[in-house]
Amino acid sequence: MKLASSRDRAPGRPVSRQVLADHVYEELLAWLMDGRLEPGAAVSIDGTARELDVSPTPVREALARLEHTGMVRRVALKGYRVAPVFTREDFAELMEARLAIEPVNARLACSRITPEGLADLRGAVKDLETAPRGPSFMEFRDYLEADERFHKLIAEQSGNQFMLAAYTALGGQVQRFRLFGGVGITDAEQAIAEHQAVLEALASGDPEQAAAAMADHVHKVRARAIADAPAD
Amino acid sequence: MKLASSRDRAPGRPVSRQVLADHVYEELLAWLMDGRLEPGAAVSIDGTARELDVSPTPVREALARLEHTGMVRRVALKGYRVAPVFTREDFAELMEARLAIEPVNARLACSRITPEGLADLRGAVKDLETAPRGPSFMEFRDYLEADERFHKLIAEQSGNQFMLAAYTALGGQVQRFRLFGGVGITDAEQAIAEHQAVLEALASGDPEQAAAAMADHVHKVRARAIADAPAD
DNA sequence: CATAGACAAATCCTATAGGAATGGTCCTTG
DNA sequence: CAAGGACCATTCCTATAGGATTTGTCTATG
Repeated sequence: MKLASSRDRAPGRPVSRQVLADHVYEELLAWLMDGRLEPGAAVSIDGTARELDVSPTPVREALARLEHTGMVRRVALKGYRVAPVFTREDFAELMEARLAIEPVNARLACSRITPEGLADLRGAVKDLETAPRGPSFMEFRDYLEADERFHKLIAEQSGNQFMLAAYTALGGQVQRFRLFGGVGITDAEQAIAEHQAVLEALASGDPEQAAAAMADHVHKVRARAIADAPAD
Repeated sequence: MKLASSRDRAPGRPVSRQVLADHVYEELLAWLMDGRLEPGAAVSIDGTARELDVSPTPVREALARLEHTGMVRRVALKGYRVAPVFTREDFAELMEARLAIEPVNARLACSRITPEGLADLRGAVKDLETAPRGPSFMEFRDYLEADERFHKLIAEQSGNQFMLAAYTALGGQVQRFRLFGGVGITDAEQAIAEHQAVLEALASGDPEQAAAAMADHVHKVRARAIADAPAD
């Protein structure tokens, strides 16, 4: 694979305000979300550099950033590995944390939401409805992306940079939730209905109702996942 | 300044499982917390490398990690700068986020706290009582360190890795709170009493009481800071 | 005097090279 | 056959060098 370097761009074109490390970061993130990098797999710095046809330096910088998201772990002098699969306990902890953070985001967002913000949320829900939901990951990738986007939009529109940071600290982990047991999407209809309920609560302008709708959604996601999860 | 390199260690000594980038990270963090790097100041990669007598490569990796904590910001092709000072709005947002997260941490920690954990917390409160509280930053550095340690211990003992991650996402920012207006420590007696109240609630074993004590503490910190803050 | 352009220094960004550590394999030895 | 040590390939880690970009200054011009 060959990433676009800032060196070989046409002289007249506007300067790409992105450096190679940013491209590498995005590419690795895509690999992680695509499942191309499986949990526990080693991520070689030199190997990735060869794969992407760049030098190890930007790869090293990109991995240093990824480490802080929890998607990869680093052991000094041994390299980076993709974070291991979720256990049942990990999942329970994640849902506990989401319950603490996301309803607050919904409440804050409700009192300052703009028509544009509502439109974005509606778009995310619409994408959720129309996204294909096949059995393999590539087939419900768009579904998960729309789901993640919905929740992130609410965090952004809370207007609180720290709540967004707190959500983001979970957000990278939320992606890994798909690995929990490897179950597919079996609850799409119910999840979509819950998202619509959150959306309507936000549109209604009642902060407490928005918080309650979000809490209800997270509660039900947890309950369904526990029911679906394979036994240990 | 000369950092200890893995190269010039005695052959017999146990291997230092830390690489240069880790030392640079710790050193930069100390600079930030010491106030040696002021908000808005540029952090030159090459300059820092010369200062620490290392090559720019580990400095680059350390800064990439620091960026994710919010302590420094990066602009492509322009370098890193220390994050700007807190505004009144930033502070209000931070307290809002702490109110969402820290009482939950206290509640979770309460139901699973160990005697060792309680002892650690008692130690932090004791350090808080005995720390000097002079007007300049160096003189109340230990006080702030003990304060931060108390809250971080509770986050750790929540037993929830994601709540800890969420708190940490704020934690780096909490340090910057000291820059808010540059006011010194004027509320030590009250703050210590509130910490003791949280400690006693945790020791009592009543999760809701622990959450309430923590919420009360954060509320009062906010109220006092707003009262102390200089006018815009 | 104000403004635009050119030059120079500092800095960032990437590539390359080599030392150092790790992990696995093979061989030797009890 | 099992256990321990040596060797080698792979990979990480750091230093160095040079191209690319930004920024400040200086000069010339309207």
